[in-house]
This record gives sequence, structure tokens and C-alpha cells, in this order.
Amino acid sequence: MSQKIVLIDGHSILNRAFYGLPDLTNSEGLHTNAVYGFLTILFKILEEETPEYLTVAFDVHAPTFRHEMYAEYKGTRKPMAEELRQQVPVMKEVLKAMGIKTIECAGLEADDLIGTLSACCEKEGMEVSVISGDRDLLQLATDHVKIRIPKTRQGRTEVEDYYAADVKERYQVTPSEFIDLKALMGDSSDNIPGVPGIGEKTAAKIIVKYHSIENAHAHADELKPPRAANAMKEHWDLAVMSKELATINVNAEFPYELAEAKLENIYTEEAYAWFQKLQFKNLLSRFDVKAPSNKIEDSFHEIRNRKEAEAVFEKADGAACIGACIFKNKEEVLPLFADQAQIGGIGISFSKEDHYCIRTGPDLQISWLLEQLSRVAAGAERFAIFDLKSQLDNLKIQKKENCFDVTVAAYLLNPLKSNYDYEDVAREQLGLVIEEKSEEYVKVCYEAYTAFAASRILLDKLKETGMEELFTKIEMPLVFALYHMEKNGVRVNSDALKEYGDQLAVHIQALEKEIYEEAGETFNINSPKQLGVILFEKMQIPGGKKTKTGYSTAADVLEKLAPDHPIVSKILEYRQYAKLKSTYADGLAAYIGPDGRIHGKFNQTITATGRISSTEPNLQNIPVRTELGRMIRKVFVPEEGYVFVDADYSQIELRVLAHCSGDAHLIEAYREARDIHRITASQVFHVPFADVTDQQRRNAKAVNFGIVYGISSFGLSQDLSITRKEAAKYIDDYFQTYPGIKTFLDHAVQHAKDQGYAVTLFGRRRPVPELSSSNFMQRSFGERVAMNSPIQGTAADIIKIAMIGVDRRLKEEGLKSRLVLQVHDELLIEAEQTEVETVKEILRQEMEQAASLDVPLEIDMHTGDNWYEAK
DNA sequence: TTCCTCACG
DNA sequence: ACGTACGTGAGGAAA
Repeated sequence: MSQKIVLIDGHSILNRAFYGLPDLTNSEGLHTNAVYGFLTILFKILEEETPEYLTVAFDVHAPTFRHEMYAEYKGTRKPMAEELRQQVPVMKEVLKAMGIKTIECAGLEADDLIGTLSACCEKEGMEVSVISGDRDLLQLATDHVKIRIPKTRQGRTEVEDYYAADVKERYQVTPSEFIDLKALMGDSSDNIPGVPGIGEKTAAKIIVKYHSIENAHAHADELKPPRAANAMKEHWDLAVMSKELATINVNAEFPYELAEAKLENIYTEEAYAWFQKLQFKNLLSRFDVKAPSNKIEDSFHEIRNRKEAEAVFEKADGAACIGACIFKNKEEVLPLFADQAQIGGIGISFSKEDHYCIRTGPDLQISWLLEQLSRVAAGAERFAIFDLKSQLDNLKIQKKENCFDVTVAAYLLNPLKSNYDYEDVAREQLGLVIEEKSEEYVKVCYEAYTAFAASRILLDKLKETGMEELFTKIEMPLVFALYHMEKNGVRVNSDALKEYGDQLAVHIQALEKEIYEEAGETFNINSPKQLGVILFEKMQIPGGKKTKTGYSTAADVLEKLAPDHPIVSKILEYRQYAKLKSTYADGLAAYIGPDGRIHGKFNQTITATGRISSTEPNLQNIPVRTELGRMIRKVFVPEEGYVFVDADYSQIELRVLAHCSGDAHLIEAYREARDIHRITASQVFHVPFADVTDQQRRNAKAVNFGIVYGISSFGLSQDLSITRKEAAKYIDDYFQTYPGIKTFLDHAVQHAKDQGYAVTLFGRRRPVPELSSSNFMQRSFGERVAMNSPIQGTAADIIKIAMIGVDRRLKEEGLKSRLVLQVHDELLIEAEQTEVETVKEILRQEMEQAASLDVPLEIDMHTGDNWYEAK
């Protein structure tokens, strides 16, 4: 059995992968789709071929055209897309990490390298497989050299295989004649000119008959269409040049040791680290349990008895930094007891050598363990732990000031990531790769150790990036405020909620029936696909396609059709009821706890801008804009003896914008008047404040929103249903009126371009990798983000400060009243009746004084016996 | 899972 | 020429 070598055309396959896959990025903003696609193809090929040798060839110059001379002559050289260019060095590193031989050679194309290698290897009696997306390489095919062209079809990669015979079958020419064929017909993608006037068909006929351009030229007068005969004579020089360009050099000279191409285990530690970094989660499973021999693991200890545990805590007492974690028992417990969520023990790490996993046991009570942990934590300069909020039920924190939430710190340093697990932090900050299959105690020790070791590094990075104060003064105190809020929960009248749901069900059924009657058949109204077919095909309602998958049935589309088609308005109504029932009536009911309250989660490490997010359930999107939806707020009620006090900032984002831009005109305006949209209308449209029409105010409001979102004439025109030109005029008028805003927004974009991130008034950063994209759409998006993030982010900073202040004062002043919800610019407090005035005073002070801007921060405040009334 | 739709600021 | 407003989360359908 002869040996086999696989030769891969690196750039060609990367290119294929890049254009064949959607744009993927890892959480650091690094584009990864080409690398991912390349690896997918590589694995597939290796599985099929099981070769002894493997080599990947690259061109030396990244933006590659096979024939630079001609490319320059034609002036058609296009630079490689930035997103792809970035991935080339990464690809080479990944291959290196996998121990795969790569070659490149100045002055030689990858084609020439591959051609030469395939010829040599064949001579040595080997079987050769050449992997390329480029059909040019078909000329290399023989009985022992197979050209394999991968194609991505519907997400799956299929490979077309060509031996010499297959080339002949498919193209009716031999591999070497293939060169002549190309020389005649040319190849625009490869910048081979070919002979003008001779296309694919004619070229094929000529080569099939005459086998080479030289022979064809000799018989030029006999060539079939007279046009081809003339072309051949007239452009013979082009034909010769093209043939030269199309010919791959199989006798190139370059250094190469076959032994280096020997395929060893590609699933190395280094490769594993790369795959993790690139977040190729499903490719990671290919790796065997190859434990990295990290020395640190030697000092990981598992402790199961009281004596040793006591010794650990004694030693930990007084340590400068303590890293810890609390872990749960594996779910061997019957579901019946699942909600007990038993704690299995803790991890603790406090020096280079001290890392312990302490398990609960007969003489190691969990309560004692947690007590000890809390005690030593209070004594340390820094107590580091992941996701502190989730552990506050277990820990008795005596000193908030020394707490360091590693998750939150990692979030501040890169808010774009989707999770901040200890595995990620260990890899990113400590360069440690933790083995998936490690024993539990090892993982526990790793988590504690990572908290311990990474906290120092993260703290330094926070200092370097000017975010230390943001972290210690805002984010860390906020952890506790959010914990209190979750713990408090919000009371919901479940009977009233049920009643609300039942009423909705009645309406839904009636509407369903009417819709089926008008449609003439029953179908699933919730299915956009089925609905599209009914409306736009069966009922022939005009309003064509919009989405990739079919017709758009979004509300803004349907609203335009509603006046002419009763069924459409019924569908809109149905949708509204269905949404209210499924998401709110039924959805919320599932979260009401035994205490009659919903304890939703408020997440601190989700959003890119610094806002808080709310899940399980989302309490930040309870309906309010329509009366019907707003009614659901009546089921949110305070407990007996309490009332709701609701306070929300008035136009906080626009006020932030006025302050940050320093536009004197706008600042002056906002100092005077409360109705910001009206004053904008007055100044932009040059009419007295009192004479502003409703339409003018609406337009001004839309412009204000547009400014905050990162204005574009297209977006504004959509919103106002006007032409782009008119929208552009509004924007222009706005900038004329407030030139400071224009300057500020331009600066925001420029700053983000220069620094790579947008920044808030309090130093919070948001990376904007899209700004360096070669894609217009992406880049425009980046610009809008650069304009919006500082505004939205600063507003988020401010309300966080307010929340912390409100929560702190409610506690400090010994009040029973409590914070129950935050909705971005709004705080809801369940206030004990006799404390209402105090609470209102606290809210007003803490919210209005949260930041001192050049414009006043104003709030609207209401009280009520339910959320509907209090808003 | 991914897409579409829609609820909020 | 490109095809959008910024930031979220959830439910239902279809793949």
C-alpha cells in the first residue's frame, strides 16, 4: 500500500470558507469564519483520507492574485477583505499548534509549491490529494494525483474529486490540455486574459480538436467560427501569455523536508487552547482527554475532615487575597429534593501553594464551612469570587468593601462576551486550559485559584483602563443592590392575573373564528409562514416579499394594509392578544413563588452598554404603551400596608447628550423647559414654543430618538414615513441648530475609531470592532454604536448610582420600604404607608443628585396601589 | 438551534 | 451599491 500525502492550497480554502460561511466572531471580536470553515474541511478530508503526510501551502503576499504582473497591468487588484486578512496569521498559528507543516516561499505561488510537491511525491510512488477551491489546479491531475474541490452546499461541505480521467470526462480535455483551454477562454477570477472573442464553448471545441494552442494557431485558418480564427491570429501574443500564466510550475525549487510533513497527533494542547480562544465549541469535542501537565494541579488538595479544614481556615486567616467558590452536589438527588440545591462544599485559594476543595461531610457541616469562609473573607484585603450575587444567600458578608466579583470585573474589561466562566477567565487572564474531564476537586480548586490569581490581574487592568472607580464605586456596590432587589421580588396578584388571562382567551377565540371565516380555512395564525401564504397568495393582498424566508408579516407591514383589509386588522388584534396571553398572562404566572411574589433575575454582565438586563421573567418589558397591555400592570401590587412609589427620569439620555456635547444652546434650552421634544421642535423649525404643532413635536421627537440611536437619514425616514431627502433635511436643520451635537457625535466616532472603543462619562468602555470592518453595513453600524453607546451607557451609569444610593438609604435609615424593580430609567419602590414621604424624598434626592450635569436631572414620580396607577 | 415577531427603555 | 435606526428577552414555529 503506497503512502499518501494531502496538499492543501491554504489561501484558496480560506477564501472558500470565508465566503461560504456567515461572519462569525469570537467574543473578543476576532473574525473566525474562514478559520472555522478551513478546519471543518480539513477534518473531513483527514477522516476520509487518513494520509501519512500533510502540508498546507500559502502564498507569501496576503492579498493574492496568482498573476500579479497581469493584475497590475489590468489595475484590477482588489485588497483582500479585512475580516479575511485578519484570519490568515491566525490560521497559520492554529496549523502550527496542530503540528501541521506549512510552506510558503517568496517568489513562488502556492500553486507552484503544490504542483512541484505533487509531481515529486508521485514520482516517489505516493498517492497525492490536492485540496483547493481553484479549478486551475485540475491541470495537476494524474492517475495518482487527485484534485479535490470542496463545495459548501446548504451548510454541508461536499467534495468534487478529479483524477485525470475525471477531468477528461467533465471537460473533454486532458489535464495538460486544461491549461490550453484556460489560455483561450481566460479566467477573470484569476486574471488570465484569454483570447478576446473566444469563450468557454469555442475554446473547448478548439482544444478538443487541436489539443494545444500552438497546434490550433498553426491551423488558425481552419478554425470554425471565422471570428475565432481572426481572434487567434490577432491576439496570439495574449494566448501565449495566458498559457504561461495558466501553467503551474512543477519544477520549482524550494527547501522542503518530507519528514516534517509527517502527520502526527493534531489534537495537541496548543491546538486545544486555540480552539477555546476561537470558541469552536463543537470542534473541541474532537480532543481526547489530554490532561495538560500544569504544575499548579499538584498543589490542589481535597479535604474531607474537620481537622484539616480547620487548619486550612487558620492558615487562610489573614491572607491578603482569598479566592473562593461554592459548589453544589451533583444532581444525584431525587427531583423531589432538587430545590434544596445542596451545597457540596467550597473551594478556597489564598497563596501560590494553597488551593483546597473542602467537602461537606458528617463532621463538616455546610453552615460551619460557610461561616468559616465568611470569617476569613472579611479578614482579607480582597475576597475574590465569581458571580458574587448568586452566592450572597450562602455567605455572610461582613465587609462589602473588600469583595471582588471576578465575573463583573471581566465583564467591564470586555462587555461583549456572552459568559464569564472561570474556564474563560483562567484561559484569558492566566493562560490556563482546564481539562474538561478533570476530577471535580480539581475543577473546584481551579475556580478558587482563578478567582484568587485573576483578581489581581483584572484589578490592574481596571486601573490601566481607568475603570477602577467604576468598578469599586458603582459595579461592586450594585451587586448588593441587585441582590436585595431580587430577594425582595415584586408581588403579583395571581387571581387577577388568571382573570386577565381568561379574558384574553375569550377574545382570542372570537378573533380566531372570524379570521378563519374570512380566510375560508383554518390555519396557524401564529405561523408567519402560513399567514404569509394566506394573505399574499390565497387572498392576493398586495405587499410582496421582504424576508429571506418569505413574506414579512411584521406589524409595520400589516398596519399599512389594515385599512383596506378587515382580516389584517383582526390579525393584528389577534397578535396583540396572543402576545399578552402567552408572554405575560401565562408567562408571568409560572414565576409566581410560594410567597406570592416574582423574584426575577437582574443581570449585571449581559449588555454591551452597561445597562442591566432582566430575565426569568423579563420584568423590564411589561406592557405600557397600549391601554390593553398596560392593564396587566394592575396585577403588580404592593403588600398590605404598602403602596408603590414609581420614579422615572425625564429624558435622561437627551440630557446626558446635552451635557456631554456641551452644546450651549441645547443646555440652555433644557434648563428652561420640561418638554424637551417641544423645545427641540421650536428651535429646529423656528416657531415660538407655544405655537409648535403636534406634528412638529412628533417629528422633533423622532429626530431626538434618531440622534440618540446614531442618526441616519434612512432610519429616520422609515420612522416618520417620509423620504430620505426630507429626513436628511431634518437632521441637517437639527445640526445647524445645535452644532455642538454634531461635533460631539463626530468626536465619538473618531474616538472609537482611534481607540477601538466607545466610552461613557464614568469611564465604562464598549469595544466597537465593527468600525474596522471592510463591509459598509458593518462599519455604519459601528458608527451608530459609537454614537449611541456613550449616551445609553452614561444614562445606565447614572441610574446605577441612583439605585445604590436609594438602596443604601432605605437600609441605613431602617425603613421597611424596598426597591423592587429597575426599568432602565425607572425605579419602583414598595413603600410602607407611613414611609411614603421619606421614600419620595430619598428617590428625588438620590436620583436627581446621582450625577451633577450641566443640565438638571429631573424625575417624574407617582404613587399608587398597583403599578398601573403608579406610573 | 435559528428565525420571526413583539414587549420594553 | 450596499440595506439600518440603539439596547434588551421571550414565545412559537420551523428546521
